[in-house]
Amino acid sequence: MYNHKQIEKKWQKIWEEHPELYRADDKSKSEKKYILDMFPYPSGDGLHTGHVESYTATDIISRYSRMKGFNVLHPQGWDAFGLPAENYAIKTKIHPAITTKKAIANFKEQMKMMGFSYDWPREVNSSDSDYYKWTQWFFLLLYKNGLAYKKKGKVNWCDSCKTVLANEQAENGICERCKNPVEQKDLEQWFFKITDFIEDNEQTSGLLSGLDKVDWPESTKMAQRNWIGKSEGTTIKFSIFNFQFSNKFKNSNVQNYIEVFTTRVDTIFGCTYVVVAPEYKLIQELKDQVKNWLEVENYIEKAKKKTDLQRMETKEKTGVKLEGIEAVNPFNNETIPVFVADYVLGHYGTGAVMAVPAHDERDYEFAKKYDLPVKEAVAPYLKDNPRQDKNTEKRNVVTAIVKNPKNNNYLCLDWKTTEWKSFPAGGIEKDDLITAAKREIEEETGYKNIKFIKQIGDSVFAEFYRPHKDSNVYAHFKYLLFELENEEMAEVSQKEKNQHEVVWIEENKVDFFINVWNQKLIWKKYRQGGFAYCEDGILINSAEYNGLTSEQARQQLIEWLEKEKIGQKKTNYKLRDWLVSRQRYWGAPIPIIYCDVCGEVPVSEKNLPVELPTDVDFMPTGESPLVNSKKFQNVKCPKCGLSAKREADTMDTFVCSSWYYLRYSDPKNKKEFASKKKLEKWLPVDLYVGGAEHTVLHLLYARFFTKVLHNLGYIDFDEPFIKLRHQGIILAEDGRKMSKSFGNVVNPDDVVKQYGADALRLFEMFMGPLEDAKQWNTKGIIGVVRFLERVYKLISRISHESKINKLESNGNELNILLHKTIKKVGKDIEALKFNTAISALMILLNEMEKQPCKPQTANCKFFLKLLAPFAPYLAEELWSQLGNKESIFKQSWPEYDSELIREKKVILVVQINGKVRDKIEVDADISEKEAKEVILFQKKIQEWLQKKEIKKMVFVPGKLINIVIK
RNA sequence: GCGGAUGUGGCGGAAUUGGCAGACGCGCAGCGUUCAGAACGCUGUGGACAAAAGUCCAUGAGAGUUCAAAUCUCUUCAUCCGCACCA
Repeated sequence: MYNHKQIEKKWQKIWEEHPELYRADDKSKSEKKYILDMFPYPSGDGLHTGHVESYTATDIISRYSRMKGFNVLHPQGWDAFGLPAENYAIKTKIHPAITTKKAIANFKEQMKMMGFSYDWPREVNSSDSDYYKWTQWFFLLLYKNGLAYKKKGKVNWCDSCKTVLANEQAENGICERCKNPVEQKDLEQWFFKITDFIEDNEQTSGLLSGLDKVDWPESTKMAQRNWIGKSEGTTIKFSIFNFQFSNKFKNSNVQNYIEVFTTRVDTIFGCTYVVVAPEYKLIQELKDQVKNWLEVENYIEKAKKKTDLQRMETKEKTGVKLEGIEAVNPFNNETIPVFVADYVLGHYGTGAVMAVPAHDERDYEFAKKYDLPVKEAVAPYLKDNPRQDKNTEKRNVVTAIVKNPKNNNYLCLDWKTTEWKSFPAGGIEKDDLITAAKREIEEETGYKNIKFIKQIGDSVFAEFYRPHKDSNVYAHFKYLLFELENEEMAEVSQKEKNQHEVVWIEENKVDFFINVWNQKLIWKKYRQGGFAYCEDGILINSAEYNGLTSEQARQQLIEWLEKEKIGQKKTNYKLRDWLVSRQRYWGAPIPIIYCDVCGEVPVSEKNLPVELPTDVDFMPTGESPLVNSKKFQNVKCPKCGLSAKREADTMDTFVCSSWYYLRYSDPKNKKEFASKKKLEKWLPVDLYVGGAEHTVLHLLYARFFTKVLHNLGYIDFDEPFIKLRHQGIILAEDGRKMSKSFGNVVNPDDVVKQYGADALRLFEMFMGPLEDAKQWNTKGIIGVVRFLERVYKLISRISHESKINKLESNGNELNILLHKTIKKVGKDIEALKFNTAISALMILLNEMEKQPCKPQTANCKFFLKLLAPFAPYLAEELWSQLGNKESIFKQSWPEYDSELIREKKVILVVQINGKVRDKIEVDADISEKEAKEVILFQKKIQEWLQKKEIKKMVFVPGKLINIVIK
């Protein structure tokens, strides 16, 4: 009987004694493959099912690649510094070094239990001084190259964690760790200049364009691009009316303009006011001119007090007009009012915007509230609409036929005049109306095949485009119902309304209703009176720029601005520099010393590491805990020798995890973070697998580090992870997230105890594609358990029964299937499609069991090799039962015989009008002519073809033939 | 709101250069084995009609392109994820 406990225990021990099985060979000449898991944070809870999923995936690929002859680097380590460990320590009053050590031991134990083939001698631990020495070294490297700097400014402060946070860790104004709202504090902090690497430089591809050359999930690339938030636009100076550009002020220190940033200069003629953020410095300068200064000051004070969260909570736009101040639109010299409002962000762009209520929803809302004019400047232009499809020209007419339920009259929309005609009940049929309308339209326009695209109950609708009355702009109407005269609208059930987004329009407003792909939004705004279309179009009401497309207009407008020196092209980014200081204990100390005389002095490289003291009270106070250690803090200045103080903040843990993948190539190196030779040998990472929660933070930071090192000549690649995949989340059986509070956590230990590690590995891989979210199903595991048991039964039978294999002869068909499976499993592993690889193995096993005679040992050996990456324990055990002395993982992956698996005979599918009517076996390479002859003699086909005229026959070699009949 | 992804039997999921929809597994049903159960083995298993052969319907919904659509295009709905007053 298959005893997983015994087998797994046995091989765990043997593998432990032979670490060379999984060793990455620094000297080997074979092609390298670096397969990496995101190193885990060792929590006290141990491995969870998600870890098992991604680690099994990389383990399968590692084992497979080794058998394929690659020199595989598959290491593991510990992201040991960080807030969770420290918070746990605070709670339990046990030092984080102790709890972390314990957790690591537990993790390692569990990983060995799962049979993961890590190269343990390369293990790294980010909280070891051997490791963080180099984290500090990187800090100094950045510092020396002007990429680490200290700056006072508004930073995110979490009062619960008592530390500052990076923007990335304080999304939506909430602390990523403890979910408390984040405050803004003015503090002096260390930053890394990540913004220097957004765009390409001479040596290195930027964070943006680098994404184009890596094989990553599209969603992850998008998230990064989004986070970087590049937008190209222009700045424009709006002179202040009271300070109109004049020689008098040219040399004055007072700024006499408001500079705004916009991506839509083309809408400038629709600009009816200007808004500045409360933080906008110029306001203070204008103090004397603003008549309602008290009110303005009051508003600014209030806005400053709000946290980001509060700002977002109140969706209603508020603001105050700066009385006595007016700005001038440089294009038409109109004077427009200036507001201060907190819907404009101080830290983005120039902190001021030109407001175009007709084309910007936020401006529109504000304009409505404060009763400001709405002026359109852009009308939609059909030709420029990227979503226009190739049939648009044929469909530029609409009509609607609607039944009035009260009197059963039909209303027919005259497509030319958009007037409604009423047809009395019974006098005419709906179908006749449709036909008549179609004919009329066809005759008038010359367009054939007018199609009515929608029918709801008795109402019929079509699409059309017709010229706007003031311009050549085409409007697109869709699913329209017109309300007219006293005829009541045809009744459309609520459900249908929801389904089809029926838009109700009054006839006399039709001409205002220009365009629209998203008519719901636009129409609502029209009802309120003025908001229009926001995408690119053609300019209207824009003086000499009328008629230009947005694209052309932007170009010309910017040219003019640059010529007049009142504006220029500009690119803005949302990404800001990376704030790395943390007022916490459990992290790598920042290697800087402050001297009263020399100021900021970096610790010299030879004095690294700056050891984290162990005798510190780590309870958070808001001040860095390291301040408490006099021994740590009081030092001599490296420059002048006078007494000085160490920086007491530690580094963000993401700094530690930004370079760990480099260290694995040379983990014991005392002189460098890794030798150039070894970096060249092993990096970049060929496959990186880990959770999707790291799409922005870790992956962006790691890329930044790589780019810095590349730029400074340390490494020869500028993207660290060539191929990246995320494992999908495994949900609990109840469909919710696994969580201690729900009590629905599946513990891998329990599953292994009951079914074995092989079963758990196999099951998690069989559940579905690696990247999909999956729901745990306890019943499902029985399927793979049965599979393993049947494998054991089948193969152990050979070794236990007689050794006479002479008479055994498995059919050629089985042999073909075996070779097909070799091909399929290999291909699937490479494509990370483990679920279908396993199913191929199941199919092969089913066939082997069906054979009348005992399976051939040779076939079993093939089978075991294919199974080995998935279920290493069972495969190794049966392999040795077959009398093999050397580990199965030292064997090479079987080759398939491509001649053998070439199909000689195929089932040709015979379709008639696209429906399968017959299948016949023919030679794989049958010619079209032969095939046609053969199938026409088939009885079934003849029956189908009786007296019918064959219009056409389509032949797909080796697959199918489709007969088209009348 | 913007961006991304997904939608196929009772369930997990196969099939993506357009070419037999539902591989493999779970579950369920019947039979065998058994004193009985468990386990195991065999058979069946998308829906409708039919004794059967078979026919028709079916990949969230609606249209389109095509000899042929789960797959391509458009529209629409739902769910999940990311970003979100970024001008």
